[in-house]
Amino acid sequence: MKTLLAESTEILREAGLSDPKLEIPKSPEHGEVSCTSAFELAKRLHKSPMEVAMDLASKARNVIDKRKGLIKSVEVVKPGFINFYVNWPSYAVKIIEDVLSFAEAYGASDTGKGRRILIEHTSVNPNKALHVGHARNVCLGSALARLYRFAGFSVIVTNYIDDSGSQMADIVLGIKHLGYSNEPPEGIRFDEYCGDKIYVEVNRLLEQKPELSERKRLLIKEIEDRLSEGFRLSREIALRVLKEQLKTCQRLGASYDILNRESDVVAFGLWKETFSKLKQKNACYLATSGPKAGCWMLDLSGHKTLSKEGDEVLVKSDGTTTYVARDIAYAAWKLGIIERDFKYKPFGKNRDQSDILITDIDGEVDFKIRDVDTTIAVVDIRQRRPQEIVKYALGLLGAEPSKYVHYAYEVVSLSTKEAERMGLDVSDTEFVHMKGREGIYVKADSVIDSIKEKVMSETTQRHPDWHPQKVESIAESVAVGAFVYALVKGDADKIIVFDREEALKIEGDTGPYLQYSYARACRIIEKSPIMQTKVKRREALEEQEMVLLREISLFPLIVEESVKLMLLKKLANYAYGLASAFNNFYESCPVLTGDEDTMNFRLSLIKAYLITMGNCLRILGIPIVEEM
RNA sequence: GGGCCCGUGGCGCAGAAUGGACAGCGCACCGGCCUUCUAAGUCGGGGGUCGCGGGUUCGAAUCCCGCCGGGCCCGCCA
Repeated sequence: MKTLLAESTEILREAGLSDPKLEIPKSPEHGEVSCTSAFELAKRLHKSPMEVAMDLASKARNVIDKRKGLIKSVEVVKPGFINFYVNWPSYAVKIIEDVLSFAEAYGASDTGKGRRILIEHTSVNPNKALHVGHARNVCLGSALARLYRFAGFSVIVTNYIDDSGSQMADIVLGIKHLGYSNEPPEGIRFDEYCGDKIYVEVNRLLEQKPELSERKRLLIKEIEDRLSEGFRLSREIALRVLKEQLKTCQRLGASYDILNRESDVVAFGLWKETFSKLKQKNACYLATSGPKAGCWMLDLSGHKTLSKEGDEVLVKSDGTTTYVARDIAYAAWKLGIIERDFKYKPFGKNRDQSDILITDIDGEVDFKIRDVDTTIAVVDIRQRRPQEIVKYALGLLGAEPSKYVHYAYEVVSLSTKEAERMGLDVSDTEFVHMKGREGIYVKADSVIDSIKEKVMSETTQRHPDWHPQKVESIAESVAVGAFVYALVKGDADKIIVFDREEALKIEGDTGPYLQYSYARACRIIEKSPIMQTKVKRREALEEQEMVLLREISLFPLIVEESVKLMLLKKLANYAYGLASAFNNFYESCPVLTGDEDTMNFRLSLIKAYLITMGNCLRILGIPIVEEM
């Protein structure tokens, strides 16, 4: 397709149009490439669009005859479209040869060559198991990382561990003072135990017994002291929870380079340096009167909208830092505008056996992230304001604010039905927001497990001869595929209303639809005789073959657009269209029963499809299965 | 009060960056297609004032203004 666009541009240039406006027609009857420049030109030339188009087309026709490229003809249609038609037999061979030669690199580019990008995602408080909203973050973030790598960027993935907040104090309070065991009951994961039981129950107690709040307040203070028992305990809990959380994340296909603990932002002096730089630049001041007396404030007066809401507290009157303050220091570190750095210890391994490091004051490992061009923070949309403050503060520190990108996405909430299933009283609302401390949420793993169970029974029915282990392993992949696709296919700006019944669907516009089309293609290849290496030319292509080829040829453009607009849904929607094109082809174009030439052509087309879909699925994080 | 987001057939969505050729898809509903490469598929049918009202334009779901409905954010919390 890129070749075609380039060729059309050249043709029109030679025909006298300096900057042709091209588009890819929605309907194939309008050709492969279409030019709409006649409409604009008509105005300037005081002619009708049709006249202009006719004129351009006849000039273009001469050029086409001379150059004998892939484009074979031009037609002018109705109001003034100039449509280009292609020599399909040659074009088909060109597309397939292209894909086969690039293979796993088909669609990849060097757009990001030499550019470093740091992506922060997941960042779930280390006191609970991931719910479906967190899963949305993980899926978007990790897909973004893979997409950028595919586009040639050097990508570092980090996960920000907020281990210094009041939500940690709740768990410590439970274990240290309220008699909760530090071992979960048999069969319950530690992150679930903390989040589902201790966190929820402690918060219920805090509601009922106000005297506990004082205890909690003291505990928060204690945890800030790195020599205290409270600190030690909170750190131990956070680590154990984190270990469990990352199992879920890895199940979703995520991997990480570094885990940055919020408490270490202060411990390593990142805040101290950032604070003095802010003072240097006169970006903050000490409030001496009013309700914020005694606090160090970030001066927001220069910001068009934030200034309306007053300045932001960085250091509280008791000398401790706010969350935003630590986030600013962390962001300043990301962009390399402060000198201080973390040290790390090994934490564990990713699925590909690469190392995951975690910040540690006693650590000896260095991990330099210097010269990052862009940082992307995948953080839900409710944090837009604090994220904007961070960005603005970076500007005050002399950094280029556009290098700090807040990748915002809407939350996942629960359908009324789902809420009712949880025993909540819901009336006249269409959805209910999840609330961790109230126990109103649905865990990611439990959803994947439910889908898996359903897929297992489906698979067993279809393949009674399969070994249970094989069924299980494929069901896992299909379940993850269904879940991941559901979270990345939609607009990030739209709330996902979660409903378990909906989530269990594996037909229609779902992840398994993509996986299924891939598996069917694999079956044909598997049953085929050894194919020739040279792509067989085919003179009369079926409509379904052209549609599939057209989709395949679009992939590099889709990747490019997805990168530019940071839109994963673009890629996900494309994948669906691609699968659909294949299924249509599959239905109407028999491969193994045809004559040899047809079979050879179609086999290479299927290979090209597998490569394209495979690349697509890998970026999205949908597991590839060769049979299902 | 200030700022941001969403509103497309019964339900869930795509199309919106760069305005174009009859507004697509899935679910649900009705009716076909497995002695032929996996029917988790496929074909056909019914079902739409693209929230409402203006404006710009040869042309608006898409751009601009206003309104309505729903959601989020505005803490010495994180």
